[in-house]
Order: sequence, then structure tokens, then C-alpha cells
Amino acid sequence: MPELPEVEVCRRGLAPELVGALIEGVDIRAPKLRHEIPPALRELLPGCRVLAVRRRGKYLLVDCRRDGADGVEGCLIIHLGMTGNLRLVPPGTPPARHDHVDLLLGDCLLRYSDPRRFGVVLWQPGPPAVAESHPLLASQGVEPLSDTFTVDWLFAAISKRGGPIKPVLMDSHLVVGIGNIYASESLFRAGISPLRAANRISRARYSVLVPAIRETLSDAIAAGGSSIRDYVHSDGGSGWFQIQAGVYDRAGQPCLRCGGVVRQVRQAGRSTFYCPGCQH
DNA sequence: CACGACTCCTGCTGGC
DNA sequence: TGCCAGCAGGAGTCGT
Repeated sequence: MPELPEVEVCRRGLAPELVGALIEGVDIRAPKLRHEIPPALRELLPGCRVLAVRRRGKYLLVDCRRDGADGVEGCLIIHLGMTGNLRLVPPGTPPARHDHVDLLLGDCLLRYSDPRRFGVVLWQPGPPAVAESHPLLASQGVEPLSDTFTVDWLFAAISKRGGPIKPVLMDSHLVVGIGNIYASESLFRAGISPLRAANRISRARYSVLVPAIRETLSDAIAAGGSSIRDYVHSDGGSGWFQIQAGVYDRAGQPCLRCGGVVRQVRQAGRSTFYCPGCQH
């Protein structure tokens, strides 16, 4: 389940292989994921070179340009949804059931696979700066690993939020990249109950939460970073790397910090895990 | 505006 | 052993 760290690791793994590469062909085998995959990609992408591989929230942005009279310029917007992944495989590797899109890069194939098809593959024409004006990206919130994500900012932004803190942290229009797993883990690290109303948490406690979020995400990136090469080049295996979860998916098991029992509740339709002993 | 419910989809798990 | 209900979840959209 890709959250910000997984997408960032994916980006770091792909960038060295993709930047400068010439796109020779495109194979689209699924008509739609969450949205229709633009059929025009078949004409637009061949002949383009990859200029950069960026990340905005959980979206990957692949800037492309084809020089010449018909100069094509645009950005491939990719979201991995719940179960998506991007891998580099040898050309000619037969596609499996959920391998929906291939980009032929000459000496390798960039393959997008997504069993549940919650992902996104879209195209935003124009120079790289324009990509972020795409409706899906324009409404994205603050990057939690950027300098903008400060205690003051979060404390102010959250002042109107009377609901429980955990779903608020997962609101990508506020802060991007914090999904269900890292929301639970960050709150555990900070010792804050996921049930507590966001605007009933003191500034002092946000000064603990902000670095807890940063560290949770950074640690996960570091954990994944050690296996980037294997990940990007692997053509098998299910998965995303794991962080050592303190509470996530540990309902009924002893809390690693206090020995209490980890509890599971539902918030906004999602499972939340926390330790009632450590988190208040 | 804030917030929860619903929705998309498929694969895995657990209960009988 | 097999079947099926239920769950998993990112995030847009809609209704309250």
C-alpha cells in the first residue's frame, strides 16, 4: 500500500534509469484505471525523452519532451493507488494479468501493474511547471518533508478541524502522503490518541507530532532505500518494504513500549490501531 | 466549510 | 475442502 515513502523510493529507483531515456513505444492494455488512460499517449510518447521524474504527494510526475517541428511536451501523471507498482523488466517480457501499461525504453521496459486499478495514468500537456496545475495536483496539500510543514503551520491549519486527528492527518488536501499506516504509526510515536479532536490538541503536542511524522516517513524511506535496486528491477514479489510497525496491524498484541494491548477501531471507514496505554 | 459515507477494484482471509 | 462474505485501502465525489 504505497504511501509517500514507497512512492519516493520508487521515484529514486526509477529516476537514474529513466532520465534521459528515449521512449520508443507505448503499450496500453487496459482502457481505464481510476480514470481512462489517454489513448493519445500512443502517439504522444514515442520519440519523447524523459526529462525528470518528480513526486508530488503520492503522484509520480514523469516530464517528457520530443524536440522537433511537432515538439511534444507534457507530463505523465502516475498514481499507484492501492496495489500499483512500476518495474523495469527486460523487453519482451510477457505481460501478466494486471500489467496494464508498458513504456518501451529501448534496453528495458517500464511496466505499470495494478490489480485493483485504483491507480492513475494521465497526461498533462505543457512544460513541467504546468503539470502541477492539473486538477488532481492543484488541490494537493503541503509536503510533510518540506520546510513548509512546521508546527506553526499545522497548528494553524488544524484549528478548524473538530474531528479526530487521525482522519485529518490523512486528508491529502491538507498534508499529502500520510496514508492509513503512517497516520497510525506517527500518532503512536507522538503518544497522541487517534481519537482526540484535532483542535483539542495543544501546540506543545503538535511540536512532538510534526517531527514524529517526519521521522516516521524518513525512516520508511531509509528502510526502502536500501532495497531500491532490487525493488525497481524485480519482476516478481508482491511487495512493498515494511517498516517495523509499532501498532499497525497489531491488534490484540502487546504494545512494544508499554506492554498494553494494541486496540483496533474504525475511523471514517478505515482501521486505526493504537495503544490506549501510550496514546492520550 | 467540515466531515462522513459511498464508490471504484481484485485478492486474500476467515468462518462455516 | 470449498464457498462466499467481508475486509483491505487512496482519494474523488456527493450528501448532510
